[in-house]
Amino acid sequence: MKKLSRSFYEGDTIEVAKRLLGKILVHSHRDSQLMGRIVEVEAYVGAVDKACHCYKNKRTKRTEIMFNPPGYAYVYLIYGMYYCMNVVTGRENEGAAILIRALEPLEGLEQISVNRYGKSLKELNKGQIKNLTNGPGKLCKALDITKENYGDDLMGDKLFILEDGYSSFDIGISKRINIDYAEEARDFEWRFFIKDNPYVSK
DNA sequence: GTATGGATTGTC
DNA sequence: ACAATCCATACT
Repeated sequence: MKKLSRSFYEGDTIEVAKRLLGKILVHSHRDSQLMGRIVEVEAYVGAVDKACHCYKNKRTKRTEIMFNPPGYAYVYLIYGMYYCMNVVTGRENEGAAILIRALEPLEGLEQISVNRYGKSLKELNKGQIKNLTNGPGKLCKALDITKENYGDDLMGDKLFILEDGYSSFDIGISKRINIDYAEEARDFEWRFFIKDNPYVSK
């Protein structure tokens, strides 16, 4: 499998968001690699998007990376407890990114289980297995993605996304989650997910 | 220097 | 339905 090139992330953010579905997120974790298929994303399209952290080109220490060329990781802490991971998209200075909201765990399940619940995979009940990576905070905990990964170049060997032949699925579309403060932007249907995949968030 | 609130989650 | 938890951001 091949790493996605920087040009993959360059296009229209809505289109890139849909094309990210089915791809494989990889985090090198000590000796092994933790991997999951991207099954749910949300697009945040930059200066004109009231839900985007870069609305009106707001440039702060936190949002700085979103003004980079595409293909970098934007990781931030939410509610004092959870990290969320985004992929910077579009053109340099556009301030657009895609939030990765859910993964289907593929490899490194044992380590993923320990990261999430502090115990071995075989000790988990069925509910816990379903909940390993079906949310933006959960998947970061599971793959050990933290502020350490802020600004990581996805062309590198630490955190990156792989192309995969997987493409035979229907794409579901909806409004984005938990952005009620964003006025008219709250109704934009910029959440995309793989229909019927059990790891899409609730 | 101080106050505020969130692109969530787990538990009640 | 609601608390947990903390740091970046936005005030004074």
